[in-house]
Amino acid sequence: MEELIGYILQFGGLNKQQIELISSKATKTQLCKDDYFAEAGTAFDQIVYVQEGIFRICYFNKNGDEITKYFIEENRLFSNPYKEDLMTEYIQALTDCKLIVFSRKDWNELSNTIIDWDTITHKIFQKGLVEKLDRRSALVNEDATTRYLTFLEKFPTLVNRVPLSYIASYLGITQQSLSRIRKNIS
Amino acid sequence: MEELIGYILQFGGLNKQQIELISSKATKTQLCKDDYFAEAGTAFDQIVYVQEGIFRICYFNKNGDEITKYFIEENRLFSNPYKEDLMTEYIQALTDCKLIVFSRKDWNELSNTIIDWDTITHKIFQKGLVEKLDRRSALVNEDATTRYLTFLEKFPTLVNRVPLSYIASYLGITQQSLSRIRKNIS
DNA sequence: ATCGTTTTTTACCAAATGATAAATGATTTC
DNA sequence: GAAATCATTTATCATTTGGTAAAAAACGAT
Repeated sequence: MEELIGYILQFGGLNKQQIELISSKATKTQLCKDDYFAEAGTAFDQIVYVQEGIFRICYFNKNGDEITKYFIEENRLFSNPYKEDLMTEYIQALTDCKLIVFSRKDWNELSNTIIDWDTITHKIFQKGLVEKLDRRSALVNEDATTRYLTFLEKFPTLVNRVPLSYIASYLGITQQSLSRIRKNIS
Repeated sequence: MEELIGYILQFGGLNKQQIELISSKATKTQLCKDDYFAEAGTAFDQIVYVQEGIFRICYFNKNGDEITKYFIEENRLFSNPYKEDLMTEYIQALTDCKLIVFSRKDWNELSNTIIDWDTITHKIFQKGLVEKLDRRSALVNEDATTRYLTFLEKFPTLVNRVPLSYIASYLGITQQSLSRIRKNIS
C-alpha cells in the first residue's frame, strides 16, 4: 500500500488522514497468469494499481489479428480511459499479479474529502496517456531493429517475462522478424 | 465563437451567463501558413481553438529527422499536454489559420465560476489524447498502403492541403514510397 | 520421463520499402 | 516571363520485412 501512496504523492500532497481514507477504500486482489481482467464490450469501472505483475492491453484489428497495444508494468495505475463507455480493448495478466483495486465510485467520492483529488486523478491518467502516446508513436518512424532496441531500453524487465509474439505484435512486426533481429544483435 | 461553444457543450452543460463569461476571455487571432505557433524548449501557456486551418505537431528524432506526430484539424482545442513543462514539440500552421485563444490562467479561472469547468476541461483533453493515441497506435501494425488508406479515411480534407512529405512522415514512410503508393491505388 | 502442445528459431523465397539519383512539375522571386 | 527554388514523381537497385513451412526448443500434463 505504501508504494501506491508514494505513487499518488508524486502528483499532489496528502496528509495522514487523507492517506488513511484512501487506504480504507482499497481492496487487495490477485490475478493469475493469462487471466483476462477486462474484456472488450463489457463495462470496467475500477481503478487498478499493479503491485506485482505485468498486464497487456490488446484488441483485434480488421484482419482479426490480435494487437498488443501496450504493456502495463508494476507500480502503475490504470483504468478505462473512456469512463462512461464499454471497454474497446482487453486487459490480460501476463504473469500472476497482485493488485490494489478501487471502485470508480469510491475513487471519485474521495474528492468530497480531498480537495485536490480530481486534479491528482487527472494528472495521473493524463501522464499515463501522454506516455503511451509517445511510446507507441515513436515506433511508427523506426525500423524493426530500432523498435526492438528502444523496447529493451524502455522495458528492460519485460523481455524475459513476456512471450515473444506479444512483443512482436507490440512492435508491429512478425515474430519471425523479431526472432531474426534478436539473433542479429546478439 | 458559436462553434467553439458548441464544441465545449459536447462535454458538459453551460448556461447563457457562463457562455458569455467564456466568450469574454477569448481572443481571436490569426496565423500565416508555415508560421510556428510554439517551439520546443519554450513555454506554451495557451488554450487554442482552431476555427480555420490545419496545424501539425512535430519533433526531431535522434537522427535529426523531422517527424510529424499528428495533425490538428478545424474545430479542435489544443494545448501543451504537459502543463507545467516546456514544449517538447513544435506546433506549426500548415495553412493560414483563424484561432480563438485563451491564456491558461484565464481558462483555469473559469472554474471559479463554472462548477464543472475542470471536469469539462479534462474530458476535452483526455478525449483528444485518447484519439491521438489510437490513431497513431493504429499505424504501427499496418503496411504502408493500409496506413495511407486509413489516413484518407480519417482525414479526408487534409490530403490536398498538406505537403506529401509531412503525410509520409506522419505515416512513417518515405515520401518516395508514398508517391509510389498514390500511383498504385489510383 | 514421455507424449503432446505451444513457442521460438531457422530457412527460403516473394514482396514491400528504403536509399540514391535524376527528371518532372509547381511555386516563388526578381 | 525566366531563373531559381522547392515539391513530387519516377527509376533502379539494395535491403528489410513478410509469408510459408519446417525444425528445434521449451513447456505442461499425465
